[in-house]
Amino acid sequence: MNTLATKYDPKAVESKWYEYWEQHDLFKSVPDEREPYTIVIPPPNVTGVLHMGHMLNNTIQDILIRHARMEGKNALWVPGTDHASIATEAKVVKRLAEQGIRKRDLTREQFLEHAWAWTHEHGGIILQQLRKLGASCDWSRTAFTMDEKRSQSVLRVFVDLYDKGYIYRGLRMVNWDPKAQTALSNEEVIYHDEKSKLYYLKYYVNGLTTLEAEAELREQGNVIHRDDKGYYAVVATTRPETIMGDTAMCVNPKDPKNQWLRGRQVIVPLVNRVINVIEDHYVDIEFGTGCLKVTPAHDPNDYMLGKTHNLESIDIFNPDGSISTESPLYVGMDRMECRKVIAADLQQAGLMEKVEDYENKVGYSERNPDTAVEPRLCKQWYLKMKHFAEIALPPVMNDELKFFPPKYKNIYKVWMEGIQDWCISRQLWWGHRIPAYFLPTENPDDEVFVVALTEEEALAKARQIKGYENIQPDELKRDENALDTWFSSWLWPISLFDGINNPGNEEIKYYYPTSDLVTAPDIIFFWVARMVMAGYEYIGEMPFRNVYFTGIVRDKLGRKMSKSLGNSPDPLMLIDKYGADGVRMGMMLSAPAGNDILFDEALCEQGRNFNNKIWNAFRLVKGWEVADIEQPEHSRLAVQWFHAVLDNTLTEIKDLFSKFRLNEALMAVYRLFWEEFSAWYLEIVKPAYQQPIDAKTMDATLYFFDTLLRLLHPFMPFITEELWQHIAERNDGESIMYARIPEPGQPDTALLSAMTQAKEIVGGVRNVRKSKNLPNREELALQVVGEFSNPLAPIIVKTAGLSGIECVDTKDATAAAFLVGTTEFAVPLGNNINVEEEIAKLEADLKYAQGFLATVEKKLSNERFVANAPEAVVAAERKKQADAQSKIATLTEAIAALRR
RNA sequence: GGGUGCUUAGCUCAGCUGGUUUAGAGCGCAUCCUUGACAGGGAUGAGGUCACCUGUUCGAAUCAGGUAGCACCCACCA
Repeated sequence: MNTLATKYDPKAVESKWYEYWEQHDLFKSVPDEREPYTIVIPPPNVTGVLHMGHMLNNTIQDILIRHARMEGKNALWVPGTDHASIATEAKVVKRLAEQGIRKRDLTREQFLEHAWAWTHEHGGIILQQLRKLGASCDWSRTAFTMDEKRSQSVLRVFVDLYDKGYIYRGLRMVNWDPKAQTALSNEEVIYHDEKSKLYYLKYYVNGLTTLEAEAELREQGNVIHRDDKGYYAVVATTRPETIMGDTAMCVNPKDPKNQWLRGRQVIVPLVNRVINVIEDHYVDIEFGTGCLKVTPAHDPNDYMLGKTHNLESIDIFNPDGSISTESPLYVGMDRMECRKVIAADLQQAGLMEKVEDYENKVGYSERNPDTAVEPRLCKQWYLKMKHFAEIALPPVMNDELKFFPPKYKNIYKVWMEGIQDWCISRQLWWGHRIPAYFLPTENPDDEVFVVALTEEEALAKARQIKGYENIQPDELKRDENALDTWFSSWLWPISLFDGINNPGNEEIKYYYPTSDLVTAPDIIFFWVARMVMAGYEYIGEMPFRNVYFTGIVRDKLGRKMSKSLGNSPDPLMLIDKYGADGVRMGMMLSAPAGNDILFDEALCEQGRNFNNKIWNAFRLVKGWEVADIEQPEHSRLAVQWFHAVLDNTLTEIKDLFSKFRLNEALMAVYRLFWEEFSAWYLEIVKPAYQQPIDAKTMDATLYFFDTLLRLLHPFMPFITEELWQHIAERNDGESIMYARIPEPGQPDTALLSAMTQAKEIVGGVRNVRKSKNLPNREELALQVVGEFSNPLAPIIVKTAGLSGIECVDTKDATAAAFLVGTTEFAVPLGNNINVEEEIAKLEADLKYAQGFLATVEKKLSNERFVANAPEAVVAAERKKQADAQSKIATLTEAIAALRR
């Protein structure tokens, strides 16, 4: 009869429909009179490939977009990619190295040519992969953070912020990435606990052969070291390789252990440089020996000490982390190598007192995770952040701009309140080149520069500076540095609608503020916080109304997915295996809002199985022939009941969507389809084998199926589109994408509770059937002891396989009994009954009921409960008591009857 | 060193402002079911002293305080 395969095959279906959607421009949005619903994609790295984090993130965005579209909103999802300055440049450098080309041998222009070639070669692969997932982005708007419009926006904003006085150049200790050879922002440093060593080094006191009153000094608490070479101080350090940069030793003036060192000089081991012992309260008396070596060029704290005490600064590192010619020793050696070698040399020379195991935090470069960040003194461009924190904090705290889950509000607040200026310059070529132009000066340490959008403007500005009235274009030297990638990303919700270059244009007015932002929490500071800042600064309004933070995708053991662990499945392989709909569902089933998600491939299998269930339900319905026959009573009731269920679930789903509880919304639809629709509704209305169905029931069933497909579509776009074409009338170019999800009506709660009771009765009968090993096809009689009325009785008769329901005063002596509520039901079994078994079963029920009654009566016998609890609560307890008593009576009677 | 969040069936999680029969779901598990949508399926069922302690209350998984474990964020202690 059915020509359709018993298994759903997503492969052909998915590519067919994606093409159809694209061909008919169904993802496209232009401003109109409808309410807009906008999402801007967190732009993935242009040369990246899809990983599980993207899958999760983009599945969620697509669900939200499709849902909004089906609510009748003008839904726009803008796609794009990020130039990912440091990451992409690193990849290009690596590829060039493989070809034997060194970056430093290339000019900026040559390097950029290679970078663009790489971008064009690999760029956009990830956007193709998103299509496989079903992402309904308006591809005609695909943007790139370094395309013409976005670049213009970035430069304009830089110039504007400079003119407003927010951007400045500063000489600071920055976080330096020796591999990428660039400065980083604080946020780009990731700290890890590390097992390292604490080296205790001997710094001999210069020219001290005899210490006067040594005994007395010891008496006062001084810790004095001495060996055959003389007196020495002990300094504890984790970084012995920096001793070549030592220019002082520091003690706390209040430290009783080190009083004897005050005002003296010590000799740096191996280096033999004589340095002063300085005093500062900064030094922790408790740590190590209380003696601190001071290396102003290589530690932020030492830098501060150097400033206050006017110390010399010796920079012993080259930008790549090797030892520079400023050092008397180890020139050219890598810093990590040098640490090992110098430790051995110190040991050898008898200059090492001891070595201890130690655990400390070491900062690593976010983009070069194996490279420890080196503090380095250099001049960089900074953005003052105080003003931006002031405009971006309140709207989040007062929930104008909502975070889901809200726990991120606090994290956001703490960061904003302790905000530091943002280092925005990077010593990279791949990125937006800083629009600053330096003018020639007498002294190379002096800086005179102008900031301007174009060279012409720069020249004009330069000529207004006293002494440069006649400066020529070729005398202007543009800054070589690029901007931090996030300096372009923070404009994304604005720049996508060209709101910087073309303020107040129709698109920015219509689509901004965007509706929801879906992103991972690890970029809350990098990106989310800064977009809020830019939004208020440039549009005067929030960039998005809600931020939904996804969790981190982990494997089912809770480990982060990583290449080295090999626990990260390839998303495209998964799609190939389970279909995009199955994978989307697998992602969503494991993604409770805000928690990390433990991804298990078995969930994709569950998703695939669900597709199959939908497919086969469709096969069933499609196989029915409609005939001009009367609608059976059970079908009429089933239709009524399913309307009520639908109203109920629609309300629930609407609420869940508003709270971003998408996995619960999906579970609600899942159960609606599988339990209520397939297991109950279809089983009730299903005609007998090869019998036709009446038109009324068929129409209702198709309507229900249509509605269910609509509810499922945001989660599983492909299979729903495939089936919708058969279920609903439609013309070419139309799509379920634009079908409306119905507004929920008021559910008929009386009918719903009647069905709940009906299901329990049916369950009771089936239980009897199973325990007595009665065949499913054999019709059974059902007796009800006493009064019984349930409007859905015909449904009970059909689904329990009954010959009828009969009210009796006394049930058959040989019947298997069960209770639903306080009513006793019985299935007469003739000789089939095992009296002992029946009694045992009823006694178990009785015991439960008695236990329950005891708890209720305990409550009711508590005078204070009766006196203090609200009347309704007391009444409810009385009802429970009465019900339990009646149950006990029924059970006692039933057991007695069996015993007779 | 500070801060935030979490701890409920074997697993992953719901349980909103205390009272919805002595706590729910999905998966998994057990038992039974071969023709008639679907074994990627159907039916039935077993599984929990709500991390621990002490309070508040007539009443606590739910509120408060504390303990333990886990996770994350922040911080310049060598």
